[in-house]
Amino acid sequence: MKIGELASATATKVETVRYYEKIGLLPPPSRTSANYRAYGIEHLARLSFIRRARDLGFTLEAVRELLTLSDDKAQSCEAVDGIARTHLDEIDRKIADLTALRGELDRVIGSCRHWTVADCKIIETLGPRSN
Amino acid sequence: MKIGELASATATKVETVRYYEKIGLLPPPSRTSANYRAYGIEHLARLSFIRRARDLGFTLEAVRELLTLSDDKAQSCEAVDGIARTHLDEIDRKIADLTALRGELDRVIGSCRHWTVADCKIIETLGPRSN
DNA sequence: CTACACCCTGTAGCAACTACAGGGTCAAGC
DNA sequence: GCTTGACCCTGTAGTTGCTACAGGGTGTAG
Repeated sequence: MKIGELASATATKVETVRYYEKIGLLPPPSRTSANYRAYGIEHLARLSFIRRARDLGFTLEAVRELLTLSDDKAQSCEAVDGIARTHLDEIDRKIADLTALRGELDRVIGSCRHWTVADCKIIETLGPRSN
Repeated sequence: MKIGELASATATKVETVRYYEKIGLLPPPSRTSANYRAYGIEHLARLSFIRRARDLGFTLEAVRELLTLSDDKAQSCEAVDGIARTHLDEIDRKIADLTALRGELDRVIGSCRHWTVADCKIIETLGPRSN
């Protein structure tokens, strides 16, 4: 498999595949005589793993840990569970933050009566506090 | 006002203040004889504006537009409203994405029975699809 | 007079890619 | 046999929004 095929099979850009190799997430494949990367199914599996973990919002560092853990089949999966739960907590925090933000922004927008900038409540809210 | 005072008055790091100046968000202040930046209240107002907009999640590019708009007091605030609403939509989209993600991750974690990595459902979910 | 806190410039680093520039390779079609 | 075009290679610089030095200068309190 050439890099373009691997990339399209995993909905990844070619540059990203090379990037994953550079940072050591994807092992360097063998090369053809023309120095093209030649991938096998094990690369496809690994890249699929990476992409799915990324889609679930894991950082590359977390993906790296998950990959290491997944290579040791006999180990308890407690650590895996831990990484996933930590990530879930982080997502919950982000959702909470964004929801609070949304509320505030909504309030700010709602206060605007669409006149001139001089009496725009949005600008006013952002401007220096009156207290 | 020296840069440290301005920074602490707006809960900003000194480096960030200098960064805002470098990218043209904050006008360069006058200097003391020792080449220290000397800020006035107009800088305090502008930096407060920037910080509050950032706290509401606006990008620096949006902040730049808002600042430009807020300088033209006679203008209709339609454009301001537009930027804010676009941003609100973006936040809504992010919340929706994160919520969907959260659901999927929760499902993945829930399926784990905490045995070994070999039969860990989390790893399995990330691994190559069986279809 | 000597610490120490503060200020200056300029550069490099973070995440996670993305986008070139400036080449080489290969298969199809004329 | 030669060109066209799609693909591949390496290496570097850009993105966002800061943050963290390195290597200096300044100002003030004890």
